[in-house]
Amino acid sequence: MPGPTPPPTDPDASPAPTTPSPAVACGMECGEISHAISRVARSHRVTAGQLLRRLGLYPGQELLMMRLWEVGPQRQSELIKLLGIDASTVTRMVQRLEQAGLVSRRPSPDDRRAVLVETTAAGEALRAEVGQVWQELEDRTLAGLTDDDRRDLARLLSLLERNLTAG
Amino acid sequence: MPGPTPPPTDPDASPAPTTPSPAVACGMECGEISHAISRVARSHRVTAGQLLRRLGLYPGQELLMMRLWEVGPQRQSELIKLLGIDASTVTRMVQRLEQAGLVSRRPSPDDRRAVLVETTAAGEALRAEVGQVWQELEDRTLAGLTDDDRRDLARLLSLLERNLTAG
DNA sequence: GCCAAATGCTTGGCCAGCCAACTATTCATG
DNA sequence: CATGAATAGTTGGCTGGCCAAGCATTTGGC
Repeated sequence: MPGPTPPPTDPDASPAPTTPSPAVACGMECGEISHAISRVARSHRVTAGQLLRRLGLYPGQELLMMRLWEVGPQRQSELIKLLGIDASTVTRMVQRLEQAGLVSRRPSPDDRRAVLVETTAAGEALRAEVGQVWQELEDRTLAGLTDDDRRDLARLLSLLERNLTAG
Repeated sequence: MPGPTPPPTDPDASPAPTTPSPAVACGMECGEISHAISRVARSHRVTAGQLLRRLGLYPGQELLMMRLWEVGPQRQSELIKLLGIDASTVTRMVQRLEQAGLVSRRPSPDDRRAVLVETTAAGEALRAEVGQVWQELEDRTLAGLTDDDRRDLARLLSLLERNLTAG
């Protein structure tokens, strides 16, 4: 019986769907929204990756470049705060972007511990294309949503972000 | 002048914030929601990772386990469809879960290409704890949201998912 | 019955991202 | 002024996740 039968454990599992599961008490379906977040996030990243591939970028790198375009040369510690990712991730991402010729690094004159990261001419040349890719990504993501939907979504996402970064 | 000054390129950048940027035309702020999705997704995954760590799981693995608990022994190709992730990812994830003693693999009697994956007793023992972790994650994520908010969010996320998996 | 096409899975290679441990520099405090 | 604490960055090690290439098996078409 290797078919898609439910697991034979829990022999007292009643087939009535209205009865709450005895193992875990869940409001509707357990972790429904967390599941949806996982799936949407992965699809979103994959879509970004497909669009960025033609520019020679990997998903995640465009976020760093966009920050540099937005705020100008920055020390890595500032990028870490702005992007909210781990220091070691930034170190290696900057190393790869430097190797690709898109950013350059130089020691900070004020603080001999710090490294300043700035875009090169080649990096600057990607700015418009990345903007188009990002716009295309946003368009695909939000296709069919009304302006009200978009406002709601932005509001709800910012609530989630606050919740999840509080701890 | 290594301060956080804006980049000196684009000398015609007017300081009026109401004027659309000449480089890229964006509705409100460029890719606002895509940025929010990225940030929320990362925080969500990090939070899941912190909660799962005490169970010896890495984020992503719990999704595979939950599917197995839900639908019973499955061939990998079915898990690939259910989880929507790459075949190679499932292969290696199952390898690691097997090494951790949480799942076992055996060849399918019907199809000599296929591999059946099922949970072990040790894997089954994690079921309740993973359910609690997932519930805690959902609670933290949705803290402060009304029931209406949650319904809206679920609806909007499912729209995004449809949009992003269409291509 | 045979051979090409489709399916199921694996491996190699790459990247983002995390944690832990470490070095070098700066800062604060007595 | 000296010493410990905080900060900046790096490296090692591990995972999830992707793509591309490859192998074994099954299936469809002739």
